[in-house]
Amino acid sequence: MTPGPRERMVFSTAQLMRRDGVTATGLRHVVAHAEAPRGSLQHYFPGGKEQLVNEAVGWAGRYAGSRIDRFLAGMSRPAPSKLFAAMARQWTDEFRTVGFGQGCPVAAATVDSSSSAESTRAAVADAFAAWRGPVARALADMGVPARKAAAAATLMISALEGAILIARAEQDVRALTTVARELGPLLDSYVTRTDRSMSG
Amino acid sequence: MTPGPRERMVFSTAQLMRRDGVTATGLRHVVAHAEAPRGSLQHYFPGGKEQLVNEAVGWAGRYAGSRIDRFLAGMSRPAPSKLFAAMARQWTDEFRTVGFGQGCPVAAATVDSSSSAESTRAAVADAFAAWRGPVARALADMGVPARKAAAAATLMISALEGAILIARAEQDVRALTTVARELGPLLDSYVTRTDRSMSG
DNA sequence: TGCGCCCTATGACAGCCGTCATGATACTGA
DNA sequence: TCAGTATCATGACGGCTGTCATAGGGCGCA
Repeated sequence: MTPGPRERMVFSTAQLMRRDGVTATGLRHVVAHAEAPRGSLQHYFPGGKEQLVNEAVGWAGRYAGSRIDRFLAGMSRPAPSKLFAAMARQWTDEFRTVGFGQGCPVAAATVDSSSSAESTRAAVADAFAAWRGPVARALADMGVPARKAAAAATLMISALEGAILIARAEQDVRALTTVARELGPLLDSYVTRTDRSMSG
Repeated sequence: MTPGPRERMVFSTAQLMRRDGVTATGLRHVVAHAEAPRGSLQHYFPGGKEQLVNEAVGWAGRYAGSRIDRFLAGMSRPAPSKLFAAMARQWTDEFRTVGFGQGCPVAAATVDSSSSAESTRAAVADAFAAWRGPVARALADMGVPARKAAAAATLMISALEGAILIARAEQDVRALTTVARELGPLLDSYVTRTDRSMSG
């Protein structure tokens, strides 16, 4: 089942936001990138650009959250440091293969339109929550106390987002590898019990 | 000595970038915000908007760096955790007093125009360097080995930038206080010698 | 007085923006 | 076959953008 025009437009919006920011992403660019009919814009997104951006942000948040479970599935012996390393590696891989042109769409929406559109600001907050949730849950499953897991998840996402910014500016993945290396031991030190519970 | 129109425009550009992003910051807004003559734009900034943005980013980087020394001056017994806490507190204070409308101008420039204007990307990289330098130097003065100090500075700035994003989205300073609390012990653990050298 | 330079003023330009009005087409179900 | 709804097409609108051409003040200096 190939995705319909509606989904393609949401996806393209996220892609273009990553590269150019929200304001610089024109609706005409979106329909061109999505190879979608222009008339469909006002049909599928009567809320205009704001709705489109909000949906793109929501999609990005759910995608980021789903990646966490994917990362865990690929680990035989999960550990906080390994999870964070996987999150960082996803970005180093992308930067190395397709270049530094694209960043995080959620960050773009935060910086570029959080003060103008209140609904977008809320969408971004939801996206961060949809991302932090799975991370915190994964840490808890690894034996990190619940309270600490939430804080650690915030720390992980903060450090990752910041490192993405720096990496793009420097056109060098060094910031990402650095934060992954430095944060690893701290994250592992949060684990208090050694039995791996088979949750889920 | 009150700053001239040129400096006011650079400063206003940084301010507006923080709130609206680069693309959404129009030159007409800048001159209005700076209460500067419109004709001065092409006189002082023949390189157009790109030059203006680059100078604003450069100013922001130097400002961030200078704040580090200011923070240190206010500490009787400097420690990495205290420095980071001060950096985070600057943002929590601003968010609490003037609201969450304004973020980091360097982050704005990274997200909003790093893929379009190569010179701006370079300006952002320089700004991060002008920020990381004083941080790393401060850590070294506190007894952190040089190699480790550079990595720790990158980690600190990454975590701070990311937490700023999350705080703006959530309209809550929690992310900032969380990363400051969690990162503190790790940063202090980097100190290997206890004698405080009186460098500089 | 007059030349020359720094600064400012003003208006125009082409281009892109998001939005909307209007109408054509296609498919669905009775 | 006909009605109705979903989807798409197209062109226009006002507004804002960055840039530029042109010219006017103001001041120092010879």
